[in-house]
Amino acid sequence: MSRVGSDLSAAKRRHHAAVFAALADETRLSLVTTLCGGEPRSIAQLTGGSRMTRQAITKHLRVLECAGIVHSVRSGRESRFAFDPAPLNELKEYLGRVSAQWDQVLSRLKTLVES
Amino acid sequence: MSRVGSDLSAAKRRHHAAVFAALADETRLSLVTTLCGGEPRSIAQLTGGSRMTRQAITKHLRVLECAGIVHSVRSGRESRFAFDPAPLNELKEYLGRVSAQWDQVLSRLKTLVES
DNA sequence: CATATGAGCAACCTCCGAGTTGCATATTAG
DNA sequence: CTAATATGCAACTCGGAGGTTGCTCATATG
Repeated sequence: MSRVGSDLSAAKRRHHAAVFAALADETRLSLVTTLCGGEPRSIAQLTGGSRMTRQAITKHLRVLECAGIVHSVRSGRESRFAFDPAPLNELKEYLGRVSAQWDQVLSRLKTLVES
Repeated sequence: MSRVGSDLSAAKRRHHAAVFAALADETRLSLVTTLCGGEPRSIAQLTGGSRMTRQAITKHLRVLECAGIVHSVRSGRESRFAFDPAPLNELKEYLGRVSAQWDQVLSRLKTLVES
């Protein structure tokens, strides 16, 4: 593997790790589930039904926003958060590439055994 | 949403969050890339080419193993780690469901606008 | 047997993530 | 104007993740 290629894939790895980290929390997964299935919602709305503080939910929303999974629009005195599918689609593609590579390994192994 | 259904999905969320957390690290993503593209490798082999200690790599491998992404087989004095695609496929399906739900929301919105 | 190699275990340190509380600010409602 | 609502900001605690060092154990190898 070339030096440049290594650096590029390292940068991609860093980015993917960041998005994975944003999803590595039960509360944030719950927020994603809520937001991907409906209209944009305010922080107060998203806090309702949770046992956590509004500030805790706010922090989680900022983490999701930094990862690009969600974006917020200020509307009057409330800021509404909406889902953005792009980062999750990137992750899905990444997981697909990993699976595909593994399938190639398996098929090569099968060929070796059969030969 | 029923109480039981809520608990079930909460348990699934917990599990998904755990697997996401296992992928939320650059070093572990690198290990996954290495292992999904080749034969099982020993800890010493996986440590070579990294600036980290063997114990650090060992800890990362244990994290991946707890998430089911990797499994180890002791062979003589070395333990070989191999890739397991099942957990990543679960994540891929999960991300697919989220995207599908979002697409439904968009199409409903479009219908409303057109009507 | 003696030695080198691969790995496990435990203690320790540092830093960040998650959550809380308290207060300040802006906007809507009456 | 005044009060209530929605949010932002800062400081603090607490626990766990990531990493290291040092030692021990097991297994090849000469």
